[in-house]
Amino acid sequence: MRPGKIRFRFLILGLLSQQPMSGYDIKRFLEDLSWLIGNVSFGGLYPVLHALLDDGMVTVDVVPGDGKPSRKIYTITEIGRGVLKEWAERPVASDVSLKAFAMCLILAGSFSHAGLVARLEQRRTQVLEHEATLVKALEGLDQGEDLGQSLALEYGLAIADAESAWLNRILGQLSIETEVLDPLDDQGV
Amino acid sequence: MRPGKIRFRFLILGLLSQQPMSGYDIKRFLEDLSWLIGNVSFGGLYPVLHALLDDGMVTVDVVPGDGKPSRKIYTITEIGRGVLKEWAERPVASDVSLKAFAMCLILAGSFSHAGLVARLEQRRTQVLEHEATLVKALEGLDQGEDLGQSLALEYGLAIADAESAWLNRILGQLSIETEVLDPLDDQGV
DNA sequence: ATGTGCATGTAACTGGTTACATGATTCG
DNA sequence: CGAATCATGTAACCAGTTACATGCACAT
Repeated sequence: MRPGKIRFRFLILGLLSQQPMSGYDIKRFLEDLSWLIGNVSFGGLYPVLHALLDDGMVTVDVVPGDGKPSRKIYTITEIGRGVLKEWAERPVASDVSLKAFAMCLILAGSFSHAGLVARLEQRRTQVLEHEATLVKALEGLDQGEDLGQSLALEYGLAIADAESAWLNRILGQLSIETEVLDPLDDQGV
Repeated sequence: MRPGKIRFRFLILGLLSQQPMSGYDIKRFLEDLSWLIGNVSFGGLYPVLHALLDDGMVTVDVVPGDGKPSRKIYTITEIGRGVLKEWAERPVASDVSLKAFAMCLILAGSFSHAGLVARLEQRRTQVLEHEATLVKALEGLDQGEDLGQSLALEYGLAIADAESAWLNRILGQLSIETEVLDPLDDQGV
């Protein structure tokens, strides 16, 4: 497996693990989320698909388009699933950026329930730490001077607040589901 | 002015326009915000500073550290200010990503009041559009299936909500300040 | 004496962008 | 008839990362 294209490789593999798609489909799917994870260009996307194909992680079916150009539908292989699973379950080193976490979320389907919860909790811890940092930075700032810095810090804080609230909500939902599925957990801890 | 290093170049120039700093200072300053804009590595930072120096946008003063290693304090020049201002005032083509907007915020001090307000309003429009897209995408999604996609979309929506709320608050504050400073605006429009 | 923090730097690499090329179809 | 949408692809380029190198001071 030759190196390179690590970040998007797994994202694409994860999308293909949910359903077979063409390069164009993937682009459009990710466009909705470009706000969080940035735009993906065809120039980056197609080469990754070719590389995945070379490595046996996906297969292609050429579907002649009715009128439209024919599409290349990529389907994940068992090898691909194995690699994805291995990647998903390995612990992530302090995964600070929002973009990286959003990518992680998209791949939620590739995680075990416990793995997903663990990752969300890890994220919550990080966000809380980050909030503390921002608050401290804001306190050490004379109000009024350095508009940009204070705006950026407040912006970051607003977003961090929203994120931790969201994480709490989702983790709450997930734990309820766990109790329903596995009531023994109630007593264990 | 040779090309390259466009993105961080202006961010760094903007920081230096507020106060002279060393490369190390800049790194530490940006570390608080790495959550939004990603980590900056020394390997990227120092070359940019050297390039800015070559282009006459900054000057250096070597300050011998008392015990500590000596530091190189970079100060923006008039040329640098000119370039920064020109860059700041030119309209931004649909500046979708969160990271790019956060960078913009850090540079708020380089904008005119009207320019800043315009940019925040532009951003608000974009965020609202984005929210609509996300809501539509969520509606067209069978609940339960495709956990990753729905999590990512909900996450995006939570953050977008927080951002539009924040923008509203800040724009409100800025408009009050404008009225106080320039009451004529009350009647004009 | 070994490690951690401060401080600056370079070279190689790579992940992703930009620009370009192709071609069919549908819409105004 | 031109413009836009669907759909795939390549090559050149650049921005930023990683890994490495250096050196002093202070703490354990």
